[in-house]
Amino acid sequence: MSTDERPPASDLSAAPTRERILDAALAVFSDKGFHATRMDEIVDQSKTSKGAIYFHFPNKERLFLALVDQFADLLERRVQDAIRPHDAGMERVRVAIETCLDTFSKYRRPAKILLVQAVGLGAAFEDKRSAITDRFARLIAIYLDEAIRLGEIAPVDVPVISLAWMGAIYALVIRWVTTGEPTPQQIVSALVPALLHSVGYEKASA
Amino acid sequence: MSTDERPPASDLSAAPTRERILDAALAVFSDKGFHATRMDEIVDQSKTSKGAIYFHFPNKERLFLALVDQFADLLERRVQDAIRPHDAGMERVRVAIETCLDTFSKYRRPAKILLVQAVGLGAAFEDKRSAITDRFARLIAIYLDEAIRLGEIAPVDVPVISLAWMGAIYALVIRWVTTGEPTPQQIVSALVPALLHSVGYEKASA
DNA sequence: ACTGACAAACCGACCGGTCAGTCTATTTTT
DNA sequence: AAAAATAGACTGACCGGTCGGTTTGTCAGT
Repeated sequence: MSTDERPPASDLSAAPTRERILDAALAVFSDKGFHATRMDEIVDQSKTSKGAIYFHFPNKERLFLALVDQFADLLERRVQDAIRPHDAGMERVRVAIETCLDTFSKYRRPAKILLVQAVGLGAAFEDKRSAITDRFARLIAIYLDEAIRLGEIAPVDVPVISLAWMGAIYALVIRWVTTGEPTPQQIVSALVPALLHSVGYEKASA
Repeated sequence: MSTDERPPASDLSAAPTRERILDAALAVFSDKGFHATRMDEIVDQSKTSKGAIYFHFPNKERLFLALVDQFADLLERRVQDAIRPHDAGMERVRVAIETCLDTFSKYRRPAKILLVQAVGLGAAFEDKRSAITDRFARLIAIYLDEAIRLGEIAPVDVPVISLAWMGAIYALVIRWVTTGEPTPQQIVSALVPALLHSVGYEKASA
């Protein structure tokens, strides 16, 4: 009530504590991985304190997962938004892949956390990770099924193909995130046609 | 020198200590991952002792890497052996993929260590991992290049494609290793044709 | 009697997490 | 409107369990 105004103040250094923590955690976790990251490093980098972190997050694991969730939500939102204006079928499949790659390339560090640092951390993490991968695999599966129904492509083993696609995308992104080597540009122009070809869709690229 | 004879004695329980240690380490590491594995668990499982382990391996990391190396060597050997009798070109590509999948399916736990538990452990491990992946990606790349030269398929971005294939294979194997869900049978019959199609090779399966 | 192969008790650095307390903002009391 | 009380956000010294790794000891084989 009264004159309540809150401009979100989206700058870097004078941000609200919670943001600063997430920001620092993103940097350190993505760089060193979960286990090699010391909470004290996040304290230093965020210019806050141990207490502040444990005030906002119950423990190290949850802080890490908060980052994963944050990015997964962003990714899903972007893909959904990008797909909406397009017609059902292979066009949507193509847009989904491209948006996925585009998002990874625009959010390098979150991508690294999701694709690299969150692997092999045990059941709790793996569940979340596979849930995220599944969401996208299933998203692709839906439109792939649609394309089959529309006769744009011949029937294929959709669950296997969609998972394979995720794997292919991940592998390239991981490589890029780690070494910077095949540019997102290159990846898209080589991978998208290949994926579409893999299910017998011939209208690929220029 | 002298009468040196070493029958490998490949049974389970009364095996030489070093084997027992590797065996136990394989079981525990593949199940719990690197960090969650306690050296004492390996001691128990192997029915040896802390001293025995540190007599044969300098530290936890090296013990883990010994398992990775062991499997990487096995994998490479099997693929090379399988390829040899076949003609150059796409036939070799196909055999390489099939052998790779077959080996993963026959060595579930080593596969899990290589593909899951060795990820996100920092530079030292990641180097080894990417080196192994690269060996196979390059192996595929060689025969893919050959197939292009022979005119069996049209030119493609070979480094990207071979990495994408590895990613696709890995993703499926990881899923199977983790959940047991798409059977190796299913994987091969759906994935191999898809991969071959992805580069425009039309002679796929029956 | 010496060495290699192993057993197992022991050590101590490390690091997530805690907690008593401070500082500022807001509300309540007088 | 000043003082007092309450609450929320944050600080940082400190604790204590854990777990790789070390050390000392044993014993068979030569």
